[in-house]
Amino acid sequence: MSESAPKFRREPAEHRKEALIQATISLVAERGVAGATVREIAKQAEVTQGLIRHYFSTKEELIMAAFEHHMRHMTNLTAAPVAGIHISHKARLAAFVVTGLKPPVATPRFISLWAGFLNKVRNDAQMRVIHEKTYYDFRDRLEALIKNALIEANKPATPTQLRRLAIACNAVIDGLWLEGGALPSAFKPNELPEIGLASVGAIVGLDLDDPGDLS
Amino acid sequence: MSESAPKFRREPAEHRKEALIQATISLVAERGVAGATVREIAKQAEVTQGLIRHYFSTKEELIMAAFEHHMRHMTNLTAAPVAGIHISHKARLAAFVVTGLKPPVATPRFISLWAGFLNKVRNDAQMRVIHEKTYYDFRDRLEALIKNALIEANKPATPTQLRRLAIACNAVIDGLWLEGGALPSAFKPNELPEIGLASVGAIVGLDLDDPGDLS
DNA sequence: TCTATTATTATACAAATGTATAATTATCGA
DNA sequence: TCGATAATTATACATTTGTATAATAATAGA
Repeated sequence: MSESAPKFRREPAEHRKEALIQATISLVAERGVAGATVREIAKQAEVTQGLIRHYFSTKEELIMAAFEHHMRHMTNLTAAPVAGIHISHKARLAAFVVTGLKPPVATPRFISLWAGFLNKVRNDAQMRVIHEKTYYDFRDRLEALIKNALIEANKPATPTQLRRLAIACNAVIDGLWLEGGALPSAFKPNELPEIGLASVGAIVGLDLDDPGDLS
Repeated sequence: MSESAPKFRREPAEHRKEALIQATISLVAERGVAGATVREIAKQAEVTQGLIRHYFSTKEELIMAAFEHHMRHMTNLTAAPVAGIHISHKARLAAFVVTGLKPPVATPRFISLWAGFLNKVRNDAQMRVIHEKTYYDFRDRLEALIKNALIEANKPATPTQLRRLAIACNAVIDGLWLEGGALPSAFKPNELPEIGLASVGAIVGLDLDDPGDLS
């Protein structure tokens, strides 16, 4: 018995940061911002609380990192399925809408996370920057999809029109996402994606239910 | 100098409750849920902190009362302008949309409040009940407006269609409200109400920009 | 193998928070 | 005018919180 089990392991810095960020996200989602204390975060990440300060000089810094991480994750979840594959632009737009209104994006968990973080956006300039960036990124992607779908249908729109269509469609998606996540019991399965397709279709003037021409 | 100035005044219970609720709302709006501590609430309401427990047996009870109060207030703000007055049903629907997308409803303050409270909805059954009630109340009013406007235009819809239209229009309004309140700088003056009218109009199949027939 | 580095744990601390209880005092009715 | 009631203040207390510092030990490199 000359050798005793090591009391801890040194992990690569990025692993630990990632674990702490994931723990933070998990706690904000499940117990709200108030539940995300340094001690609970450390417990969830399976480290002692002192280690947090080794990687993040303050708790706010960790919260911000988690916010940024989650927002990027969410945009990727929605945008990824429509990138790369070779389908019509209309089908791309439809896929984008549907993806944002199904799990895992449209879930109580994501709503909680978003509401928890948003609460801090008001009083923190850096949080506001992240929020702003995420918003424009999402809306710009949507605008590009709409633009291409309209050109494809031989109904091109002016920049001003496109801007307004993107704002409106973004609102429909956000609103349905919110309703579904905040009160899941109020909707039937698949109802939200269906309503999303019909509404975005009505706004931009395309029939998104029609699968259309797959190239 | 036999008489000294009274050290405090006894107020009617409802006044004090109202003051405490208003103080809570104000703090949640401006400093987030974390800023709404019993001491700050008491200071804002100009009482000492012990008094809070005299009217609310726990802090959660006060928060809930504030949530309910604010939600009722918000629904009233949106619904009141369209009640009573004698205009066409289409104009009523249009007014409802516009009111929800202008100050004081569509403001950063209201978004902060809403996000702050929503954060507690996830883990508190009573908060969930209030949220649910408010949501259905708002959506039902909207559905009634849509129904009447469609009948008026000789385009009656089935209950299933109406339900979906109400969900979709509610989403547009909520989404635009959210976008505008969370990032006011991203929109031009009046842009949100205009987009709201155009989008809701496109979804239900009515031209809401047209003032229509005033009865 | 040994040493320096630093990741990690362990402990401490002051401030803030919700709640509880005791002490005052404004105010109403007799 | 005076005593009873309860609205209000004053004080206390145990917990929790974020942060800071000291102690330990895993691990890479010489």
